[in-house]
Amino acid sequence: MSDASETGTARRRRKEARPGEIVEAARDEFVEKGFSAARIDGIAARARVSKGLVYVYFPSKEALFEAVVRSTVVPIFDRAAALIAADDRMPAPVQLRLMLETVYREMVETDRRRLLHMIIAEGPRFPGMTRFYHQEVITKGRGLLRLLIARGVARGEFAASALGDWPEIVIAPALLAAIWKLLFDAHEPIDTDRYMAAHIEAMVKALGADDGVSAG
Amino acid sequence: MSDASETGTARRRRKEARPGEIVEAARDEFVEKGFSAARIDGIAARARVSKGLVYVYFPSKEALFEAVVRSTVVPIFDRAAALIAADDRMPAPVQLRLMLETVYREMVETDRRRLLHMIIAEGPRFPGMTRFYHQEVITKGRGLLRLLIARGVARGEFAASALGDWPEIVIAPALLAAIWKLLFDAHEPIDTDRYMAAHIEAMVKALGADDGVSAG
Amino acid sequence: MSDASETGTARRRRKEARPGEIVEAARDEFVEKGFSAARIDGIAARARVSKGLVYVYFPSKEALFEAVVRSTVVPIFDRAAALIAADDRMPAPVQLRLMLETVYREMVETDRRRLLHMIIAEGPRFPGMTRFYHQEVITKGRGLLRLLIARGVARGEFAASALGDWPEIVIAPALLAAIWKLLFDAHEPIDTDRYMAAHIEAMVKALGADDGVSAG
Amino acid sequence: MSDASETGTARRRRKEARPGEIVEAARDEFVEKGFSAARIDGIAARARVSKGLVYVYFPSKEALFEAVVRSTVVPIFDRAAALIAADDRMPAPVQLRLMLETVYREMVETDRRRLLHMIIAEGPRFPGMTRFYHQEVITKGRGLLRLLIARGVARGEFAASALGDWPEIVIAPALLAAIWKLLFDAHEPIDTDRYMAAHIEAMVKALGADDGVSAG
DNA sequence: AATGAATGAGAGTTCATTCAT
DNA sequence: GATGAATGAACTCTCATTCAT
Repeated sequence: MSDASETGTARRRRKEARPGEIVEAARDEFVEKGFSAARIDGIAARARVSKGLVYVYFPSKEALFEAVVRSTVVPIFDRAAALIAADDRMPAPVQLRLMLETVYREMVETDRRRLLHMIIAEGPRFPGMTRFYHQEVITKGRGLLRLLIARGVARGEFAASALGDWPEIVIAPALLAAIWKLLFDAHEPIDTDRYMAAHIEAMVKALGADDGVSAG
Repeated sequence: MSDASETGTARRRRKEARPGEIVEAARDEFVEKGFSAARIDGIAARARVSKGLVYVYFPSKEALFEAVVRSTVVPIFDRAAALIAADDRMPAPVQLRLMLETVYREMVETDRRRLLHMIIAEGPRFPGMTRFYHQEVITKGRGLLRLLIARGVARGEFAASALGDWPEIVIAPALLAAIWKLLFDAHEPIDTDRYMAAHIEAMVKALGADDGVSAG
Repeated sequence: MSDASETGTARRRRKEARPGEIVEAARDEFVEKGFSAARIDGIAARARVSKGLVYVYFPSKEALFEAVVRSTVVPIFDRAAALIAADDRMPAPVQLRLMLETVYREMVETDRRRLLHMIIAEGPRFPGMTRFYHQEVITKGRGLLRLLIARGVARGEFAASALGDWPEIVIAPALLAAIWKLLFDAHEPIDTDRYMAAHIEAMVKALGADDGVSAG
Repeated sequence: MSDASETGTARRRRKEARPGEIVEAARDEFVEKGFSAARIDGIAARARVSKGLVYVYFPSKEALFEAVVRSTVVPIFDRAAALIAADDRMPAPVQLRLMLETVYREMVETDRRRLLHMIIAEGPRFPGMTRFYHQEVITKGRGLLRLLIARGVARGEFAASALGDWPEIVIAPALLAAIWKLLFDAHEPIDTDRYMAAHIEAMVKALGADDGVSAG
């Protein structure tokens, strides 16, 4: 009788966990094989689940891919955003350094760069996913950087410049590093730390207040 | 009768031109569709040749793709390299500006960015091609930029900095622009000219001698 | 506490009604989608019941389909049969007219024609159902029409003819109209009233006594 | 040299025959299994051809089905049409008799009735095919019958009646016979000849001139 | 050399059916 | 009795590659 209300508890718990399990399996498969080469069979096998069940939770391979992107990229991003947005007493150049270091740590030096690679590689074929990524990640990221730069400018720590309008220029070298690692690391590995240092140094200088010369 | 010999000649001439024609057709198809969506049928049709003949010259779709990359990227690059390397009396910042403008004109604003995209997208699956690309394009390109920067430093036009070791940082924003155009242009088109101006301005400042001369 | 017993009662009542509810839901789904496109999921949802429960009462989709046919066709038919069989003082031509009008009203102009369509469409795959349908509907229907015609002949209202042996010939145009509506109504809608009138007029004449009385 | 022009002759001959071979195989499979149950694999096997080749000639299962209908129904129909339309000296009732006999011989008593059944059964799901069938078969058929009836009326062999507007009523019993054979023949076989005789007799009477009574 | 008909190994997706709870 | 998560067998359609001519 009271069975009724508890019926299927174990199963239900499992059901709740399933989408996550499948997404994880999919992430592995996608990262290893790329979108087209990834097989639903492979994903199901990794999740120790039948192929059909994948379709119970995700209507298509593409939807599954979007779920992977969502679940991987967004939390990282949100965390970083919170961190930066919160502390506004830190000098802007230090904040910038911190932010770029986070990007390198989380997106260049992890396997997650393979996901970034997939978004670039498969993006043109998946407008829905691209739109989502643009809205959720790119736009937010730019907003954050813009905020950071504007704050620095307001405080006289940075000079006003077109970089405030195009903050992606500030990030670009990290993107290149991620791609480099995927394509050329076998032939010429990159020393990420030194590369990153050079990148940060350059950007701080590019943004830098003009020592009072032109600002005077 | 003399038809026969003429036909023969035409045939021979054509025969010799065949591989090149096929590669050109393949380039078009690849650029338009991307690697997996490109179809051998489509390439053969573009080259006005039978599907079977493609396989006479190239053992597989992948080999054909490598041939496309090889034949396309190198000449463009060599031309640019020659131009820049030749003129060493121009001030380094101007040369840099020229070089970056060329990159934008040739790789960001042309359809060729789709090829760049494909190299990035498919690179991991084509180690041979990637190695080749690294040797022929990346390494040479970096050498060129290094030379340009070193020259500027020697003349006091640029400050000595880690950018001399990592010249790809200077290029990175152009790469990002190319990718942006492919992924996000529908959602948020980029004003390439202003973006490029911001990019160049930032890099010139990042490289600049610390006396404020280069900023003039 | 008294909740428990009430729930119990409600449950039991519901339990007994279940098969009927499921059959009704199935009828709707089948009529709307056709046999193969109908989904057990859809039927369960319409009956506000779990998919599994459907299988408690019906061992397969096909069995469910047979139950639908059984439960739908027989009552309609029996009602019509009773009506016609009862009144034997009405002139035969008038009875015929009445009967055919009923057929049009109940089977051609209703959504039930979709069920008729399904019986025709899926019949070959369901010998059991077909036998049942033949026995319960066709045979009875023919018997009724035969009776009506024989009565008319006996009274001199109809001429004796082979139509008494093949009364389905008299019905056939209505079947055609039903099928037409399902297949061609989008391309060329049928004016059922005028079609029916033509049909009845033709049959009355075909059956008519040869003295011209019945045509009046 | 001259080889070139004759190259692939045997193959080409085969290629020309292939669509026809495949359509025949498809007809067999469709007739035996019905549309949904028919499998491309089965068709390919019957045609002793690979599955892929079927798709070289027909873009989809549906298109293949349409080709079957086209190739089966249209020629029969055209032949019948030509016959009837040509000879206009024969009395209209005789022509009618001839036409209906042809319908029975070609569509009721042959396996082709299975095709008719399929059109009815699958029609609602294939609007394209239905439209085609309506245009090519139904409309032409009605036109023919109308012509025949109108001619009879003009000559005083038939009375003017609504059947001239709805000639499908005249055909309907043949349709019913075809369906009957498919559904109920196992349970109660039909004596087609006597059924047909009754049908024709009834229709001739229904169309018949009113013995000079009303025509006078 | 050149053709293009033919192959065949999958891939994603759908659902009737089962069964642990 | 009732649930609904899970299964897995099919099925259509695609396309790089082969090979008889």
